[in-house]
Amino acid sequence: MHDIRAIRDNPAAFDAALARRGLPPQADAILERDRDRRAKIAEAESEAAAQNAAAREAGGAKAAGDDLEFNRLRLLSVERKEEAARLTAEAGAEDAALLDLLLTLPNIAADDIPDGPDEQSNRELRRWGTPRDLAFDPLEHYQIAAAIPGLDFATAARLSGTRFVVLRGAMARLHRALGQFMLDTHVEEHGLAETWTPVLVRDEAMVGTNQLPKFAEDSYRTTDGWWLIPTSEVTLTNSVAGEMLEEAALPIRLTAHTQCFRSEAGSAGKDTSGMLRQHQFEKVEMVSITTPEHSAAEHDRMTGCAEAILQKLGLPYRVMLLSAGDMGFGAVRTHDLEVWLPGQDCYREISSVSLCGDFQARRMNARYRPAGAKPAFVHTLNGSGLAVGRCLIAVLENGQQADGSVDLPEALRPWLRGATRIGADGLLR
RNA sequence: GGAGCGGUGGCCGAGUGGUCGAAGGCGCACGCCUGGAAAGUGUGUAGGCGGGGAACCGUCUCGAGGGUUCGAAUCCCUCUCGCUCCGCCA
Repeated sequence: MHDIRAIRDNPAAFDAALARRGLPPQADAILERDRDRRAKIAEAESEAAAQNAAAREAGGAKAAGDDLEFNRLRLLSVERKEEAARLTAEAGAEDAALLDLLLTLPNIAADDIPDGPDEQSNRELRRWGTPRDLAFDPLEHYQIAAAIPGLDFATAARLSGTRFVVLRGAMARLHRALGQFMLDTHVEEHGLAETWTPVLVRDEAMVGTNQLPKFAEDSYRTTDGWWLIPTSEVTLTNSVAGEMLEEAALPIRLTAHTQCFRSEAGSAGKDTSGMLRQHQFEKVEMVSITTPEHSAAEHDRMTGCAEAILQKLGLPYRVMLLSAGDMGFGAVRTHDLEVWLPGQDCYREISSVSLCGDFQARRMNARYRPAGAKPAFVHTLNGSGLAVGRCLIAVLENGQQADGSVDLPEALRPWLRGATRIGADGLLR
């Protein structure tokens, strides 16, 4: 959420920032609303002041035993109170209307973000690894002999419908190994604090990390009113909601391995084959809570943590700096990690690491106390480290052999009881 | 699901109708003391919103919302969250 004062101070800059996001100017409308709101507040407050004064004087008259004066002032106070209550309600409505509007506006892209409306304008920052030079036509993951017995889309469809999968045998085991490997690596090598969280949350949490109010249709809601988290960014980041943190406690670095649930409302017909895009998937998430001074460096650090996973797995990837138009709603700057998928002959997103500045902290009211200064909003960052299902796909496609078997990354051996490959029969070896 | 008890500032904790945004303690900041530190000691120290260059002023906030009252942290109602016991249960 934006600081209304920043918009007041420089409305033109605000509109220019919105334009980079592909949005029409809104500063005029916002500031008009802000003016109405402030006028109404001033009115309500002066009426409240008058009422308070009358009440005080009435109390004084009563204490002095002047019943006549007490009665006069008492009635005056009652009168004032009704008017004050009416004005206060109006001011509250103005306040709420402005808040509703501000909650639907995206964050502002950092200056160094490339302009552009979509992914065409993303900038490649670097590549790591070289795609294998294959002597055969690579298959997509669900076509590989070693994977086929373990990817049961038919049963999943019977249970739940499209965009679900049942994993069996080696696929289930490999999937579990990948999640554990990622979590252990972040905890033991990157110093993130292992966390386990609910996957059902209240409205407030979804507002804090900007799923609500604008993107309600992307998530699922239970009949009890809980939301299923689309990512543990929601629970990890909101774990500091409403807090006043000590500066010495920062940065807070968290990681969690959770189920994620997404309606994929806007992706009908996209990625319908295989398990690239599912309603329910696993992700190991990273979240950092930092001070404004350290957040930019933290962003690079977090990107590095995600890259380390791909490097350990030997999966070629590239790092993209997203353009202003392609970034998520809450981001100031986003790095996407795209892993090479030989079966699709392209790089596909496997991680997204975003710096959100104080955008979410304002929504959550998450602050810290800089030494000897007034409280300030923290900066929040989140990143996938990584999407487990997509990583499974990448391991399968990059490790596939001409005979239908799959060679597995060396790094996974400790989580696979020493297995190094999956035979064309679908069994771990 | 039933019963009971709670929610006060960065933290702990007093406060049952008036000058209470709130005693005391801790923490923190600054000063004194010290060669330096600790200890000791003095002073200060909630946040949001609105106005103001600032000093400061106003207003709101003692879980949330409503009510009673001239006046509510304090009384009443509703909700919410937490804790304890019982029941059920992976």
